[in-house]
Amino acid sequence: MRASDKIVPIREQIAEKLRSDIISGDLAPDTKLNEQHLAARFGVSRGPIRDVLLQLTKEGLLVRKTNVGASVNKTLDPSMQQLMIDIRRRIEFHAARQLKGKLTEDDFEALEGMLNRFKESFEKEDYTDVTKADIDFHKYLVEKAGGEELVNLWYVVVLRMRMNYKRIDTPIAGVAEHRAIIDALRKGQTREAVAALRENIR
Amino acid sequence: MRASDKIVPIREQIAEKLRSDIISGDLAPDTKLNEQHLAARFGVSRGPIRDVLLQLTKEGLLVRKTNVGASVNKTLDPSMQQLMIDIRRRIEFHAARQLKGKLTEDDFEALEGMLNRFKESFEKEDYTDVTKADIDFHKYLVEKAGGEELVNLWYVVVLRMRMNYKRIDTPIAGVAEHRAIIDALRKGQTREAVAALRENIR
DNA sequence: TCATTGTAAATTGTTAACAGCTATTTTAGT
DNA sequence: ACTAAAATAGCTGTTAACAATTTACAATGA
Repeated sequence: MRASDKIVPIREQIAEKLRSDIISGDLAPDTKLNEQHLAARFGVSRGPIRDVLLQLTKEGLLVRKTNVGASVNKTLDPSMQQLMIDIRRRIEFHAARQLKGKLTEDDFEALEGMLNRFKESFEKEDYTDVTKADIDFHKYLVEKAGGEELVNLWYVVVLRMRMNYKRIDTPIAGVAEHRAIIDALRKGQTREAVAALRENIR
Repeated sequence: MRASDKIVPIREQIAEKLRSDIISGDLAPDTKLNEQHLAARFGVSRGPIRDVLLQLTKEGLLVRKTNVGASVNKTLDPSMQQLMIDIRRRIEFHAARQLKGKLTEDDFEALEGMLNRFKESFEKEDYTDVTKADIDFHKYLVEKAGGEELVNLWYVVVLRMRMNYKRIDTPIAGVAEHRAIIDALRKGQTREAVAALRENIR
């Protein structure tokens, strides 16, 4: 089975679209999400929609009140934001340490590809895709180190952090920072990789 | 509305029962959870059951494969376990710092009550309830400091950690450790509270 | 005028039937 | 006896109808 043959459940596609809308700010905090409207919009029944709303609630992007419904969560206050940054760093530092000597040439090729996508999207001023490429880059490392389990935990933290940033906030410096991360990992320099990650995660 | 009047959705009661079964080891890793059987057991249809399975999957207690079903997740390997401990400490240290000077006499009374329940359950050798009292104690602090949002993140980490322990692993030393946490918080000694928490979380 | 009660519309929660997929078993062929 | 294709049983995914709850609004009375 080729990677391109991987089928993505409808539910996951809808979740991805809604996550993107929330992170990008198209759906502002306190926006109410109506199950019927969403069902009509995506051409499915309310069942899968409810699944998605439950998932995004667990991810912290939505809040749900019984018999009332789901709405977009508020942004984090500064002290919570700092805690999220701290936790995200812990996870990615852990990943960097675990990955020492474990990355193949294929892995580095994939990382280079995502860095290129980051740079190109930035030049095209497609900041939504910049954010996605950025997240994909880090996600790749976390996935490689801790599998789906660790990604799930990490993802909650990242998404919640991202809600606090305007999309245009992703700086061009990210290219050089990601470059430094790749180079350190390639040389097996764990300390340098961790330092580069600390720079990049803020 | 009094606190005792709070109604708990069926879905949440079922989730609580299953979480307890998994943490206690009654449901071993790789045990398959059949939706129809669960629906029959709890006297509801498959709808709410699916909600619960989705939630527990997001919490990391279950793993789901599309068109196949949900089964109990494996325990964490040592390196992941250490990361979880690390993250849990970060969250609870954060809580202790935030709570300095914020706790009322009612709060301390509630904490004392949970500590008593911990001790009494231990004497009765009801280790399932010991675990619950332990979790409730810490949960109270996290909730007070960071609200439902922080509890959700924290809970994932705690539940996953707990899967790695046999229920009888909770030591009697926990009583003294919790005592130290309460005392430090009462005196507003943040450093001591953090130290006591570090002792207790392992 | 304001508060309260009653009613209707809208929305979420739940159920049961049906569709589609997976995995096991049966069957046919060598 | 062994392999592979095909039928089958069991389960999950999806749907649409129904039930229960909330919310908004209008009617009522002090």
